[in-house]
Amino acid sequence: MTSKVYVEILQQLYRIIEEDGLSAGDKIPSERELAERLNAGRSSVREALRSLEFLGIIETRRGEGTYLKEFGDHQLIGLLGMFILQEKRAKEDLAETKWLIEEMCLSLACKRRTEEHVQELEQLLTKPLDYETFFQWVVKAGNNYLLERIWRVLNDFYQSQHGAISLPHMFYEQMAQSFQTRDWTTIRNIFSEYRRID
Amino acid sequence: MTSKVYVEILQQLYRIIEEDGLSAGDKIPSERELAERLNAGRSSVREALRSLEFLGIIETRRGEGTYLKEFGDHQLIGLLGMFILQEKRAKEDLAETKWLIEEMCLSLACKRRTEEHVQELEQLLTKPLDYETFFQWVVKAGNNYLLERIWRVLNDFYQSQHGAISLPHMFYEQMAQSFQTRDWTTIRNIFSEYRRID
DNA sequence: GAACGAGTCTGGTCTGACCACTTAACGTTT
DNA sequence: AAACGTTAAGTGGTCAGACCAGACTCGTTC
Repeated sequence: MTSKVYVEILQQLYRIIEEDGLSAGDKIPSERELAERLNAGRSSVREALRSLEFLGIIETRRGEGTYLKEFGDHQLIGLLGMFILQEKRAKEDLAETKWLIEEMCLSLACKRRTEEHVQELEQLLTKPLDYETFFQWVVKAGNNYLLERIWRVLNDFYQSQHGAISLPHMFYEQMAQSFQTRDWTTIRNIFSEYRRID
Repeated sequence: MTSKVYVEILQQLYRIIEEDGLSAGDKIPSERELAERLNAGRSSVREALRSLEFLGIIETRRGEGTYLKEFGDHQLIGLLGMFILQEKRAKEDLAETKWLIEEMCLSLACKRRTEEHVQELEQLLTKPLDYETFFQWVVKAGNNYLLERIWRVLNDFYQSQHGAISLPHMFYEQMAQSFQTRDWTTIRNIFSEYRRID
């Protein structure tokens, strides 16, 4: 037995969650039941659950049970900010990385945007638009969920440190036009241009 | 008693670490001693320690004790990746995202590689080279720590799902040559070419 | 139907007991 | 004196059982 029980339990727990098709908000088996199903002591089960609770992945309510929490909420993000981003090197690279990822998303969106996407963007332009909302459209049009999650994390960090990015409305208008014609060169130029301003 | 004991313990533990002036590598009091000093059960102490261990803040060695870990090499980014990548949609985009990030790193490395980097790569080429080792060189030459962490997560998960990528030695030779001349166009072409093969 | 209450489920905590492993001390042998 | 082996103490790893506190179920009572 080289591996620790509570690590095993974490893996088994994932299996159970998948097999039972549990998702956010659902109740997971009680500690006693888990201990029995996994042939482990209740204290070991609790050690595993505590770790998950600490990360904000589950929520325990005395007398009720243990529930899966919605991922993407503040807990993990906050922890990351607290620990990882305190590393100087990571902090220094945050802005650059965010920009590179955004350029990547723009490229994907340019290739994959549909007519519906363009229309939706037109709709957004009728009202004052902010950088974050615009890029939420971009990552959606880019149709890569993983990249969307990565961008969201970087964006949250960036905002917490530098505040929101503000660009003139013309930026979004020019972007929209270029997306309509799938003019990648122009999109890239606009992005570089306004990045310098910001 | 509204607050949970293990949360209290975490706070007390932080105080103890400060008061005793403990830093990375130092040994913290044993579980039994902590339980006594904090008037808590050993199981509660363990629940707190497990959370910290899960985050990589401490390291426990059976028979020896519990030690503070170097601040900075904890696996929060890895954990974040683990939970994001657990989602089906994210999994589907894994290969594409990994490739995009890699292309991004290649671009950075092409711009920023120094003479020392090139020499180091030459050194690597004297022996059989694998994809992962090569890209570790790339991300290092790219000089973006955050991107390095992101790539590592994606790479780990890709490998766990698809196994290691194997490319002919010529690929690395061509890459090395193009890096020497900073020929980004060729680097990109080689990358696209061999990606199709893989 | 509404209000009460016993029983049962849940998580929260503590205690005590082993086990496996490491280290240090002590003694013996060479 | 140096090398070796043995022993004892300390440490994390795990389990079982007990009790507490909150929340729910459901039958009884008003």
